[in-house]
Amino acid sequence: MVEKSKKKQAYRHTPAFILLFLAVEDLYGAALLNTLHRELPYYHTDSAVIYRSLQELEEEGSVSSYWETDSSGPAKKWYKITDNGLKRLAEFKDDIEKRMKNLEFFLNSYKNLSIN
Amino acid sequence: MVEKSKKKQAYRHTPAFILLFLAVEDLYGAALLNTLHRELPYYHTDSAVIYRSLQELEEEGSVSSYWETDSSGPAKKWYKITDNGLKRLAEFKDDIEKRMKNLEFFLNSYKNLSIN
DNA sequence: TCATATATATATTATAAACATATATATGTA
DNA sequence: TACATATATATGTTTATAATATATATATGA
Repeated sequence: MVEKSKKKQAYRHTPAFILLFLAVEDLYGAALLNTLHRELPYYHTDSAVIYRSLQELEEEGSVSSYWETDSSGPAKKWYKITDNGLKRLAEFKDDIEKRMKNLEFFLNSYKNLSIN
Repeated sequence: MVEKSKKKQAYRHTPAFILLFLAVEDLYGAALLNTLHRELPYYHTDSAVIYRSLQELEEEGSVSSYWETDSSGPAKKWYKITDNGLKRLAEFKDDIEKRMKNLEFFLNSYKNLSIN
């Protein structure tokens, strides 16, 4: 059988959530991690994923960064979303809507199983 | 900062969808693939993932299998969900509900962004 | 001075899926 | 009979994403 051509889907959308929060306000890595933990208690991520994702987003031009060195403690690297980042965010939104449909299908089907 | 202990989450839930369809009726690999394509047009998967997932599910005891050799064409390996598979399916359901909450949060937040 | 909190970063491993290909059985047809 | 085609199962390799572990550095307060 000839299988249809497929377009890859993102899995866990870490960069999608990063861009979402950066669309509201500039944040630095550690603050972003706190925000993720506060707003998404079920989304288990850690600092390594955040910092690496931020680097990748900067390489592709979806975010820009600037250092804050005059505050107390170690320097903070603040990130700002770019126009390209807003486009990426919209693409993630489309992907997430599709994913939602699949998961809704699962939950509806599960609910209707005769085993319950 | 001390990061909370985390419990891993599944990503794309291929085995969850396999178990869901097997909870309705016995299926063989190729039929399962057709069902996935028909019911979940946005879920791009391929035969390799299906056959490999079925093997893993059988190894862990979530499904059992039997051959049908008397029909036309190549032999079909039918799969049947086990009691253990039903338990796994319930666990996937809990995981998927959590995932849905995260994606709902994303879509709600995106809708409320001032950029729109 | 030394523990602690904060912040960024990277190396390594594990997990999940995608991509490519191989093997085999029937059926229709040239 | 030979050969193309559809169907079905299977596996080797690569890519994508996240998890785990650890390293480095800056302040602050006891």
